[in-house]
Amino acid sequence: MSDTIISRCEAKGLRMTEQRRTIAGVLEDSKDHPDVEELYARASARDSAISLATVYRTVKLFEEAGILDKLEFGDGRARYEDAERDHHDHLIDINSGEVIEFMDPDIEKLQEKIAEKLGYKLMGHKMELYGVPLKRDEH
Amino acid sequence: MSDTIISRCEAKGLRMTEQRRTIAGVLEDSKDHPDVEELYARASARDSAISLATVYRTVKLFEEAGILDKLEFGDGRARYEDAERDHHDHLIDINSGEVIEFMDPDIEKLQEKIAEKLGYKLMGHKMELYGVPLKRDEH
DNA sequence: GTAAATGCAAAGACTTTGCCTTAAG
DNA sequence: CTTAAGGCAAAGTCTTTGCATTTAC
Repeated sequence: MSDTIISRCEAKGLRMTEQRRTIAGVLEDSKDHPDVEELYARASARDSAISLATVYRTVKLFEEAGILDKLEFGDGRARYEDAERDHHDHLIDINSGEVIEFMDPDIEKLQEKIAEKLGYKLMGHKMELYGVPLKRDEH
Repeated sequence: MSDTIISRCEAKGLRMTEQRRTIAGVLEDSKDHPDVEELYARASARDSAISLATVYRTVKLFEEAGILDKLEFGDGRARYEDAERDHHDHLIDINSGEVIEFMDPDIEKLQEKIAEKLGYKLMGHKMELYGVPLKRDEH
């Protein structure tokens, strides 16, 4: 499952335009969490014949195809990353916007435990856990 | 620390207008996670002389004063809840938008563990943990 | 060749802001 | 009284969409 984004697009039968190839390439090379404006900037550098609307349409398409994960860190902009990257979670500094990636085996166990505890039927659902404040400012 | 929102506003020295009192009352009585439009609707029902702009300004003020927590569940709208409510976390069904509140003592321990593991200096920072997928659709 | 994708600009959804009026302390 | 808060409407972000044109298969 370590295909490139482009090969996964082809495998899903998506029509591969020049723009989609370029955007896929940009995503492939992005190890951070670019927002759409940033993806547009990186894609434009490779091929100036790409519009912002196409970037929006493409990331939405890729996300719906399960190729990208959409991340929302609460700053009003959507961010994207390759869905096939090794599993990790994100810690966001609310003041600076800094994003730290990390992986912790206990979180995996916790996920199962929460699902069990809540008795929630998870089949067919994609769920996320939000808002676990690590530290609260008192001022 | 089980003051009402209004008393916390007064304690912080906020000028208490009729509108702020109404909005504070609505928040006090809201056990869910209303977005601004919904708060506006509930406040308008109590006092029709409230504008949407005032609701936006008020929740921002209350949040900056530490009276409210702002929640962003990834649907593009900010939601608010009383910052003094018993600590809990949120599980969101990405498909339906349903929000489930829960509390798990292991998450508390996990928070400390993560901070320690990352060696991250938490003093003076408010951080949140995002994006812990509980189940991923394969389609 | 034909249906789908793009570009562009307009429109949408949510939130903020400028300015004049109103009201809290 | 004086300064901050509110109302209203305009403007600001981020994102989506309609339509004519272009392109992949």
